[in-house]
Amino acid sequence: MSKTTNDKVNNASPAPSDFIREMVARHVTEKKYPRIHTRFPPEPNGYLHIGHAKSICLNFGIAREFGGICNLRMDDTNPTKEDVEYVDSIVEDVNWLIAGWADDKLGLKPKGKTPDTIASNGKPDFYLAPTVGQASRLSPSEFEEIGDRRDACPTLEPFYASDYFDQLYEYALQLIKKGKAYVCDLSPEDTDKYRGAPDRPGTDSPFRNRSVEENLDLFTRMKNGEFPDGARTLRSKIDMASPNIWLRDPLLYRIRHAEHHHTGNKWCIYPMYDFAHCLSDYIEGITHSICTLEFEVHRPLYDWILENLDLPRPLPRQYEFAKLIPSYMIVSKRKLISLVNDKVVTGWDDPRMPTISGIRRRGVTAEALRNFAIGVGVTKYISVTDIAVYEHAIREDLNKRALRRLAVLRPIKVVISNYPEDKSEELEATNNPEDAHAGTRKIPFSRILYIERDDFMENPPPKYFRLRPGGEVRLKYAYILRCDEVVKDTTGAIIELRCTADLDSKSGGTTAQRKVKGTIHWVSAAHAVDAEVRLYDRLFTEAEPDKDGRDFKSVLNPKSLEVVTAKCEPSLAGAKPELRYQFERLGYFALDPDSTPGRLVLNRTITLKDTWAKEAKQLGTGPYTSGKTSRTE
RNA sequence: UGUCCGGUGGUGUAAUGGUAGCACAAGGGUCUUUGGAGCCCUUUGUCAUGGUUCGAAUCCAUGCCGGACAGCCA
Repeated sequence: MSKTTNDKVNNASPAPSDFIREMVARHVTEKKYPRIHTRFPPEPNGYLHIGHAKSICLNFGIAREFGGICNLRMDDTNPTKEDVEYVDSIVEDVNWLIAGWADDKLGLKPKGKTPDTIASNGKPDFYLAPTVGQASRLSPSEFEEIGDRRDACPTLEPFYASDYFDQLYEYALQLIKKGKAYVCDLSPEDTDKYRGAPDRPGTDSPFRNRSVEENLDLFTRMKNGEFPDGARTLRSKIDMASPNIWLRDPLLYRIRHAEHHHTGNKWCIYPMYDFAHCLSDYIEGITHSICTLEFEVHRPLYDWILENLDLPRPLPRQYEFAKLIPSYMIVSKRKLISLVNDKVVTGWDDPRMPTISGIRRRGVTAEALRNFAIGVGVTKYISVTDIAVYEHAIREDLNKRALRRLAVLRPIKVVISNYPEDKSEELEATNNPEDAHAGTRKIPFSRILYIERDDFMENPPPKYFRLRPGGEVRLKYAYILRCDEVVKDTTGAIIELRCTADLDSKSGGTTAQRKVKGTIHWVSAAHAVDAEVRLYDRLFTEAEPDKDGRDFKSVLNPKSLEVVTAKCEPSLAGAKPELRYQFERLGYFALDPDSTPGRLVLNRTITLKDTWAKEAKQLGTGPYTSGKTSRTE
């Protein structure tokens, strides 16, 4: 969150290079367009996820690298699936992700503004200019606290494809007048039959050769609401025998008597994606329309519509790349929505969700997410990205910024027999060894402590460097401790450890230099602050949850969330939502919005790398969960 | 059996006719008052077969394998 960190990522990282950027660079050299203009066009029918993060970083990244603009646009042409809740979340998530990085490239528009009509040879030509860089009034940390930035910019809003319904209707009329579109009365079932199959040509619709006048009349009446849903469609007239199915007279408009979240009840006909998207791009002056691979076969249609409208300005072109698929995650809106609806998770922003809001709540910073989304590269090869790459990006980022704190997740009581009962002292501790400017703090020490249950074993395996009967460990920032006696209850469970401290061994003491193999964390019992700590782990136990059509819910990780009451050093009582914490030897943690002044709730973003867990696994010495991970592998 | 798009270590990604590199992962070492971080080292790759060329991951051909496309979804 520091300026230096941002600068490093913004300026010191080599500019990404990929086949799309190479193309854009060529176009810049050729001066093909007055400026580079991309767009991020989600449909507001779900929350943005990590796959969208890649698309956002690509589109906004290109804008910032080539001095361009990236419009945020709601691709909202299907009223039955969309909702303002999703619009709001999309705006919030995009703003969070690009804050301090590319928010000065964000193209928005004045609220309520629709395209201007530009006279051109008697034919309609429409253009809607962006307002740029107005959303960057909040710093990333301010943004984390405030959230929805629409409130901060009351006069601006994203672009909406639905704002172009008037213009799209005009364009449809043009196509009809040119004999390139017709109203078809075929039922949905018959439309399917007439379309043929990938290896079998389709057949012409019996309504294909209606007169222009009849088409105009019927289309007007469709618009006026004279026909029920599904009764008629407007179709382009291309080629029912085309080897490309998307050129077999694809539908342009369908009838839907439904209220739209943005246009209300003004329309009962709605444009299809293929018709709306290319023309929305054109209206906004988009130069590079970047989408995922599944739209590759639609590109000839994208071009056909634009080219058959004889548009006067330079046409946008579509480029496709392979979407991001991280292992141990699912990135399908349909499947994510079902996790929410089935209450497998607590909501779209459940910290286990691969949604941007879930990732944010988990404690991952925007910078870390961007570094990952950019680092995976851009190709046309469909692949699964190892989640380890994502986790590495998170650790790399958090290691630099997290404040170190001592906290005990699963406490066991330790009594230091030779430490006076009424004594306590303040020990100095480093806030962040990676950042000298982070300073130090004081931690109270006293006779009764808590240490981690996993940091003591009665009969430890080889290479166990922690506390054992008769053995010694270093208490971080404090004394060397020896375990004298193990106190158990009637069931044999360990309830307390009686220990002796080497009272000359703390920093600066005469025996401070003594070498002890292990160092463990601790918290003074009398001074400890309780916190609810939510230990999150991967949501799935399989790298590809939906591989080969498997039910992804059959491979849910039963241990994806464990809640414990942790004992924390007192300074954690003042934990701040915009800061990140490392509980030493355990992992990275962030304050959850569920926290209240009297009740701390922290989320484990990710564990530290745990070489002991790996070692124990190799030793085959049983389930020595280090307390750092509950991962099922 | 149609059209389009792809195949580089375990994974992801560079090399754009000229020494196959980087990152993650894995393994080893070093350091350490975090078994964290850092530092050092190592293993593993051009789908196949032909062709063009002084020289091919790159160009050509054929084959093999994978993916997308038959919503009035986007």
